[in-house]
Amino acid sequence: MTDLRKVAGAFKALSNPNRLQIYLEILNRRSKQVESSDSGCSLSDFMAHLNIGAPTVSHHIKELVNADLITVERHGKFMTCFLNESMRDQLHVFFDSELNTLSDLSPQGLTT
Amino acid sequence: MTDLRKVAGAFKALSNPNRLQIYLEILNRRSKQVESSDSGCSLSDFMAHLNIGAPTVSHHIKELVNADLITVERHGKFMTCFLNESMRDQLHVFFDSELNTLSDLSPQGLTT
DNA sequence: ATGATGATTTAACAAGTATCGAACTGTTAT
DNA sequence: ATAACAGTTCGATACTTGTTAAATCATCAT
Repeated sequence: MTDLRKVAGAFKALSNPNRLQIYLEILNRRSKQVESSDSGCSLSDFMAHLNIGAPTVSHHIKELVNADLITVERHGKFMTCFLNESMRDQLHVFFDSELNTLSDLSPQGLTT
Repeated sequence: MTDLRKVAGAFKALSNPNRLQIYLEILNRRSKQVESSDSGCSLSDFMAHLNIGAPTVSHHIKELVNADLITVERHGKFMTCFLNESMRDQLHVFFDSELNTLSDLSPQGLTT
């Protein structure tokens, strides 16, 4: 019972290259509870890979959170981003080849 | 070997509610070679469901084509839109829960 | 040929977006 | 308490986008 507005919002969030890259870095590091050398999921980690300033990264993270694609935890000075697996599942279902009808997707469609 | 720029472009195309709806109508009618009463996949068919003018619909269709999400055939006065199943598959793979690493996605990432 | 109809192009505009620098908040370390 | 650091908020600005009305193109029927 996927909500179409939510799906559209997720696509909007992922349509920006920098935001997509942030999403992919979070995806890339999920369920790897490694305390190791490689970069983590804080704002400064993303900034290091992305030729844009901290305010912009902060803004992008907020948009990913608003689109329910990720969640954020604050731990002292730092933040950590986590993937929202349930949203990822919904998007996976959206592109399932079995899925054939609008009604499979949502009871109310895109109505505001 | 999914190309990230292509994926980002597809998300951009699907991020607009009206465009998403057009995509869904095309999806909804694929492999239903019904000559029946229900609406088809021409510009005017979409327009009938969408409170926007023909120029806008035309523009949206062009964007869906540019994003490789659909294809278009002209038959006399009319056009017909078809789903690009291969692109749909790529997007399905993108959200596959098995997919864990950036390198699974693309060899070159988002580099312009 | 003429008219009607489906679709496209063009120019314009309002609204939204990505980005930045500067100022600010909060936390850790000295 | 003060400095340093991670992140946020605020304006401002350049750019993109969704939409429209008007004009145009293309095809079919008469």
